[in-house]
Amino acid sequence: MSPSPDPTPARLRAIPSRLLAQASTVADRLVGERLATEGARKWHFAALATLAETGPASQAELSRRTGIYRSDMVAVLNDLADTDCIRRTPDPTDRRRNVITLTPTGHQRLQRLSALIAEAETELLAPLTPAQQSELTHLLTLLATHHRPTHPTQ
Amino acid sequence: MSPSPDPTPARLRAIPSRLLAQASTVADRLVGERLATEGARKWHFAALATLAETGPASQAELSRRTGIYRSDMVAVLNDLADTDCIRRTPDPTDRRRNVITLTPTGHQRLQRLSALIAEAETELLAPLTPAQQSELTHLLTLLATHHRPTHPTQ
DNA sequence: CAGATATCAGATGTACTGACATCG
DNA sequence: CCGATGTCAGTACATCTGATATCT
Repeated sequence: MSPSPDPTPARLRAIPSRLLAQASTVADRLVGERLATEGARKWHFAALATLAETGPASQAELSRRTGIYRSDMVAVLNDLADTDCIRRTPDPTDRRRNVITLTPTGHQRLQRLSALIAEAETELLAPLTPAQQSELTHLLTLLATHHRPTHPTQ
Repeated sequence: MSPSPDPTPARLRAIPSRLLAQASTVADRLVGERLATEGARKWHFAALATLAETGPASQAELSRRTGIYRSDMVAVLNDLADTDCIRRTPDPTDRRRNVITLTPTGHQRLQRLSALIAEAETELLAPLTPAQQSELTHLLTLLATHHRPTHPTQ
């Protein structure tokens, strides 16, 4: 059985924006399927990882650091609070803010989600040699740093 | 004025699936904004380009070649037919099928959209050297060919 | 007063599913 | 009967846009 040929015309196949969309879709699926086994989404992981790395922060801070919109961050933090992964406490120095802190439960959950993400990334990059994997990461980083996310006022 | 630092934590920033999503979003924006000046979307371009390269085809064929779902292809072809870019004629050898053919108008439109896409790709890849650009395309192609799009029955 | 914060309500768009009549 | 085709209706999800009350 010959592995059915790619029906996509050559000129379409070579377009970088299409390749990026395709790779991104695959990556999202691999990550999403694994996180779903724990009832989590990538934003939950992003918020937990950010809290673990840069410490307690306000919701607006978390929003900037993760890239998720302020308005959507609310629901993510609601989920994480419901499962006792984070705590929302009012900031005594600025009564507009909540200070979000990672609980021990949240830290454990982060460990599990990290493992799932790592699995997904491994499967995603499996077709590449280790050298190619870091080269790809490098090139994508160059693109990401030069094209700044059009972060409006939100 | 120092160009405000990236607020994203390092560990998050290095995750390939996140980098892919970010790059893909940027690329989609660059392409989408330009196509919008002609009232077009990327699927219109994909359908036109496929017709130009592989000749007349049924809607299901186009669907497979472009990656767009059968159900969504209908609207795309409606748009293209309304602007006289394609023609739908019944296939005499198989009365289920429509044969989609590119009109001269459609060919001209493809030329314009191609130029817009090329502009967008140039801007997208501007941060990379020519060698890096082809390397990136190569690596993404490897990912795309090994992770086959989970094309269910549709 | 301008600006930031947390929150909520909803618009938009895209990927995707399911069903249906028609036909091979 | 099974499977493909063109079409339509509708779901699920993510991105994104206000607007509002509260606070600096």
